[in-house]
Amino acid sequence: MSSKRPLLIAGPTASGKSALALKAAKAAGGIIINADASQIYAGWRALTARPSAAEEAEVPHRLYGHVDPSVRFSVGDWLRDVAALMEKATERLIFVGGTGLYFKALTEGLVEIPPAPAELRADVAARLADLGREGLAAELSARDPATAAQIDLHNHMRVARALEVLDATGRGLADWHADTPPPLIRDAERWLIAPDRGALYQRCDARFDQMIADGALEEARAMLARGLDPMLPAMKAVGAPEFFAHLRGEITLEAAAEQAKQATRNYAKRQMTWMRNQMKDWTQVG
RNA sequence: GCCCGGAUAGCUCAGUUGGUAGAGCAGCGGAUUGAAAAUCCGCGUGUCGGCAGUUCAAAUCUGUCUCCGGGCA
Repeated sequence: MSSKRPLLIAGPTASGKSALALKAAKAAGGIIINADASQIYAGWRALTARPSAAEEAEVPHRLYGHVDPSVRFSVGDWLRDVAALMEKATERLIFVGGTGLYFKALTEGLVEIPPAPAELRADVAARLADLGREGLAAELSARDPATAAQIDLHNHMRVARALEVLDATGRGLADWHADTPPPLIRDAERWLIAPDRGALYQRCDARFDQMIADGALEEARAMLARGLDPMLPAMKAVGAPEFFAHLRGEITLEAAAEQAKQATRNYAKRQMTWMRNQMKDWTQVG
């Protein structure tokens, strides 16, 4: 187990996190651990702006591209992978990424909740399609008022999740959350990159063109050829749906690029909102 | 030159029989406990192209001018 104080680096997409992490690792040693939900998946490198193979070879990189895109990976899966890594690692740990929820689970803890079987999840999904969002929310309110009071009932993903947990374990989500254990990491150096909005948007646009030059479209072609469920998280990476639409002949590459850039900017804004409000005590760098 | 369409929020457009305007997207703010690069919530005063007229009242009717499409010459 590593005895050195970990370093956490967060920042919106295209802010230069990966380069900063690499620099920090080379300067003071350590292994870099991915905290970015899409870079987890194999098959996405250019599209998710994951470090190049050469960069990943310079310093140990972990939890990058280690999950097959057919897998519905989750924060819990990520945290378990992190826990396993921490047991063995003796080097300093450097976490980099833009997924706020991952950092939250890492530093605030997450309860172990037994996974809901696929059939059960499919059943909840069917009920959602059947009853609609309001209908499903009404079901949750009736069966688990404590959880219903805590979550946004307009958000069907949260409602569905709450119902899945209830069906799978017979226990409400709010009840489970009350048993959240201490976090994996309590003390750490925390760096937050908070770039100027306008400049970041410009970088997002420029970087997308670079992604295409780096082969993102080819990655999308290979991914599409696998015929996976489009609702899978790996298939929802920013830019992927747009490229898929182009590959299916629905829109031009120019239109796909334009839409993907827009989606990237929207995503960057959401990340900045999270970071500004949830990472107030982090040290601003860059 | 003539005829027909357009001209309304940053963009695309709605605006019933005249009662000073509203959607989507963008933008901005916010939420965020196993799909989180996901999902969801909130925020809409803009010379209704200009000018003149009819009317108690015009984005809405009339005239005229400007610009943009298309057609005829």
